[in-house]
Amino acid sequence: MLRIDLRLRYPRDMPSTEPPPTRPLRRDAERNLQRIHAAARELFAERGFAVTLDDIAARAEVGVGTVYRRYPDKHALIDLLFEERMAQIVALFDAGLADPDPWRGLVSALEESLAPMVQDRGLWELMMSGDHGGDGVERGRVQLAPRMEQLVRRAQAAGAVRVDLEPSDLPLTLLALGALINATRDVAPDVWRRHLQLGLDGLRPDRRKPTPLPHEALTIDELGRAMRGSHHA
Amino acid sequence: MLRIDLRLRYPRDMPSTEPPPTRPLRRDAERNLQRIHAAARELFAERGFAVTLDDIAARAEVGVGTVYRRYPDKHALIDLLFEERMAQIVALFDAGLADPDPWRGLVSALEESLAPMVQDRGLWELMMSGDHGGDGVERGRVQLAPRMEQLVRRAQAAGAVRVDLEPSDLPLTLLALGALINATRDVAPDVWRRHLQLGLDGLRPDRRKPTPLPHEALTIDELGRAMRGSHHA
DNA sequence: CTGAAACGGAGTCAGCTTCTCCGGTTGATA
DNA sequence: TATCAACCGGAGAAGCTGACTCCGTTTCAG
Repeated sequence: MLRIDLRLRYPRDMPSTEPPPTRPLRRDAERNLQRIHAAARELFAERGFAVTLDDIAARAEVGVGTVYRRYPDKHALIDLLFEERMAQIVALFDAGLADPDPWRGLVSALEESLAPMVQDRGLWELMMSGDHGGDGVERGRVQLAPRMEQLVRRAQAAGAVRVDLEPSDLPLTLLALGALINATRDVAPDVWRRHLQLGLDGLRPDRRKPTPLPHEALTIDELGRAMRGSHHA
Repeated sequence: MLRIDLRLRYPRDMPSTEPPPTRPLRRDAERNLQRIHAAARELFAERGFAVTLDDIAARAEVGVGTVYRRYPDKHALIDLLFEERMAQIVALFDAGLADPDPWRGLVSALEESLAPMVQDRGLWELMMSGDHGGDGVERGRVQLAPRMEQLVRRAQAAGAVRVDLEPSDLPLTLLALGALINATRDVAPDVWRRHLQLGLDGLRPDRRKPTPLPHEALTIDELGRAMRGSHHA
């Protein structure tokens, strides 16, 4: 399925080697494009990447043809919409790195990069299963790794994190917490914070007493509903 | 899709109110039934419950009709094959409860109930997403909950586990680790033990130093492969 | 007003799984 | 070793779902 990268954005002011800036879209075309973007954002957030381009067209109140005219496939659309999201997350890690307190920086980066996944199933799938998105998203993913590593190393140097923790352990921890988020998002959208704290308490070199846990635990009933949901992707 | 529970096992010696013990299957029928079971077990383990009854028939070297004659749908087959597996896991928790050392009992129950999921994708799906299997499996799931609770309470009473941990936290932790297992099974089938330990260190009330981590961390390359795999269900 | 640009959405295609049907084969029984 | 009920096999019918196209119609720009 040949993929062509045709993002129809406004010409950016950069030294383009490209053909002359295609003249702006007709007004109706521009309006529809925005509608498609909005619809796609909503649907990806609600239902993940399993949605159909047909679904998106319906939500945008636009014909399928119109969507296919702009985007040869879902990948292009995903890549366009999520490149920015990825950049935001990278920025979060930079902010963590900038925090004078290495531990606090680590914790806040984790917290704030996990939080948006509760609202956005698409973002979750993007982070968890690697085979979505295109170059733009991939670029973000690549930038993330060294930042995580640095965050860990700096915290270790400060004595805030156990020394036997390796950088690759962090992404795996995030993956595990991501699964937890996915299972509980509809039942108790904040329990993941409790489990993040539990996990963090395992990362410290030593500890006198348990760090207080945020958020109540799931009730038995909530737990049942969380486990019964069908957690795909 | 009406589900009929027709397990064609040998008549059990129990005070049956049922019609007279259906006479044994013809020899070829019996042979095929065994083949189907074996094939199903293999395929569920390798590829999860997404496999088709047609796939199973092919692996069993039997016609599709033969499979459908025995099992109206996949559920019946899954339930039959996994009822026993569930019982084993319940037994594992009982064993943990029988351990004089509450902490060791807890740890070993977790370890040993997680371990088989590395080999058996089906078992993993069964534990993680609730909507597979039938009554037999469900019965197992129901028995599990109180045992987990007791395991936690007992360890807390002994001062081995932080007191703010609630029983519902345990299944969620298992769920998270399950996701980790699923992502890493093909790349490094044992890293999950490392992360279990990390998690366990978070459950203790206090701790002088980190418990040594079993197994090496993932290399960057392994991590990449783990995250790139498509982790379904 | 006119034609190029863009739209819409019914309809075609392709892939997949489920499940049936019945001519042919096999095993139990005498 | 003959008989027939039980059982097998697997082509293919039927149903679904999602991807994508095509062309008559509408809309905008100048």
